[in-house]
Amino acid sequence: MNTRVVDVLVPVALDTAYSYRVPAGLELAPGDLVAVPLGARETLGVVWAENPNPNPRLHNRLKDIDEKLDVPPLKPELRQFVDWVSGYTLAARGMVLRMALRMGEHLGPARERIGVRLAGPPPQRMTVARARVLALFRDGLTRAKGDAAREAGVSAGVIDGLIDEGTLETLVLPPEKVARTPDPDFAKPDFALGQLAAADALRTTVDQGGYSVTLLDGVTGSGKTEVYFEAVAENIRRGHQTLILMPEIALTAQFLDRFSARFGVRPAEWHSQLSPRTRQRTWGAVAGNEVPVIVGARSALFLPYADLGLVIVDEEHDPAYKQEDGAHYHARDMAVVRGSIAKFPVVLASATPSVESEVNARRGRYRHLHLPERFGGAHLPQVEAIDMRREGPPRGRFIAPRLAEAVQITLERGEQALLFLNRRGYAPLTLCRACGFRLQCPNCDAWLVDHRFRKRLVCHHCGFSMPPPVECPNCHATESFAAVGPGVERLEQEAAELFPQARILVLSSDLIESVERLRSELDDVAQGRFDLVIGTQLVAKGHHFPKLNLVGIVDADLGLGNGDPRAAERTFQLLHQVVGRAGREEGRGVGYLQTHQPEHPVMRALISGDREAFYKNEIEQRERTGYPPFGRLASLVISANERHGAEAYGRSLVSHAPKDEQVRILGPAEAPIAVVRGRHRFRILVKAPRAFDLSTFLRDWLARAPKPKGNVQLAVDVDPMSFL
DNA sequence: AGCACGCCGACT
DNA sequence: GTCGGCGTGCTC
Repeated sequence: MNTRVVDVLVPVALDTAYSYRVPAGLELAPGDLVAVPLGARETLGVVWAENPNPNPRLHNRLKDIDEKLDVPPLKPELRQFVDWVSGYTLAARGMVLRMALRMGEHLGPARERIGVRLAGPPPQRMTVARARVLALFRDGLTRAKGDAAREAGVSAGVIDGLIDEGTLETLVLPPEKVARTPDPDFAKPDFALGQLAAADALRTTVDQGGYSVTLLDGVTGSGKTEVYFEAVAENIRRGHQTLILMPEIALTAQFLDRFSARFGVRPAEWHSQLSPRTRQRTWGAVAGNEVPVIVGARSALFLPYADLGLVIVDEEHDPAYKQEDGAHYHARDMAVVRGSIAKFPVVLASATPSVESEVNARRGRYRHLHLPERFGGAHLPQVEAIDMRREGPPRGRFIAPRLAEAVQITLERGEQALLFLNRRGYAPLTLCRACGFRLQCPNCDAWLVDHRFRKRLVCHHCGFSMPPPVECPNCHATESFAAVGPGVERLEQEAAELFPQARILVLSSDLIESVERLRSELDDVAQGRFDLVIGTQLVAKGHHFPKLNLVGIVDADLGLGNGDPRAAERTFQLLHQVVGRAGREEGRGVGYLQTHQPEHPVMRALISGDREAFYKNEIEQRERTGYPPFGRLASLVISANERHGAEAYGRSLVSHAPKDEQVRILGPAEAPIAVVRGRHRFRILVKAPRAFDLSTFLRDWLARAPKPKGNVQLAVDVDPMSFL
């Protein structure tokens, strides 16, 4: 009799599923999680397909499946999603599966929670502590042991004593629920007219079900979140699961509060900082349909939902959605794919949609919902340019007189001001005045950034740091170093001199000790305990500061000049978001842009408040140059320990490229940051028309080209977002 | 991704 | 003489 054989995909860097024999008596179906032997070890795997005629070359080398795991099987839609993502991004299928199985595999059984409750007569010897415990338990409730001790204000020993006496008894508590069920009708919001229409439209979309993509487009303060909460509420009523994707989950405490204000409970969370135990429980609860709503970072897209019915992508334009290490994928795009595979609606929300989504909406591929106004009568800030060529600050200073004056007036009125500079540290470059030597990272092609708070010079690419040297390593001059350019720390120094009476707070990711600390600092700002905030892009995220009325962008040109095709879009989105921090409640806010190019389309759009002008110009330009979304890009980054090795492999790759009229292959060219962590990098850029199947082209190409050897590595990025 | 195998340098 | 560095290749 023939033994049954199935193909099992294992979460390792393999693209093909391996065949295993099914032992007699083992019930198996595609999607089941199994333990299989792989080489010298045993690993987790997923039955991917039935294999009626296994490869004869493997005849007697087939191994048996060890066991089937007691976990819900992966649904066909998730398996199809894994195949699709792998096919599109060229990441090994096993590595994509790995993302779906990141659930704390190798943990023992969960620790039992022990509860106690009243069971017998009072103890022989009564004490004050024991009396307190008895008083607590008079209600007849069962409590976790630790909770009981804490609530009664006694030590755990007192509880144990009462258990020994037979007054209390122990029992095993059911594991704590990952999430309670949100109440879709807990707190219905009061909507203005424009919001009501959008909320209704979303409710209908969810009610009808099926695949659709909606771009929900509304400026900061327009009540976007509350509007898409109505879609979530409808999806809860219909009994399906909802995923709300966030760009950076660790910083969204305010969002979780808003969620519980609307739905009465906190949602479940999914992000990289979960403890292994929580991760495992959440994974299981999502698969077991016990989690109605989950708020997660991009990796939450790969969870094994029992019944996913809606995905919201909040701040869909945010670059953090692009995963750049390991598998390269864009969570917003993959959310749309997941929706189309499993046939449910996807909502993309943003105040400054990505050009990709904007074009899709304009061409009718996505539905477009507009929330044009600020809620509660607040106005968008008025934005002015400060032309640094004409009215810049004196040498060595970075705040122009007109901005300083505006800040001064704001502070005198008892309002808050924000100075935005997207640069950490004190100064981005330190050079020797005597010989011109620049302090550079030994591992990277980058300057060392002076961090004075930490008293170190730091490389922002590899993390290298050193104390500031006493003398110039080149000419041995002492006290010859000059800081060039500003970082937020230097800005603070200048602000402290200009506004000696102001209470100043610097917010920068490298100064953050913990999420709680950041949260309390943001709260301090909201409560008015600081007058002037100086921050990096950390302050751009959705925190609400009611007394903030002035925003000064210290270097509006910072993100523009680097040759990145998305530089204009990113700068517009970031600056729009930052300027939008001003004046959300009382009076009209003001924004100042310090720029050397006030005529630049990005600056003009920000100043006139004309978003449309920006999109029109940017879309025209992309269309003319064939950049996304009017053409497709892929980047191949080659890295090696020696420059020559990287370049030689790059050339060899290009020489093996298939001939295709529609494809342009540029490079290999040295990457803009040529050396990172001691690795020399070259880049090949592939350009193709919009409808071209770039993934297949790349796969054919790599199949016929030589494999990278030795320390040479190749990373493929389809639809790259970063060009460094 | 892991893990073993294999081939060259400093140590119990 | 062995321990261990990490380059190479394989895993049904």
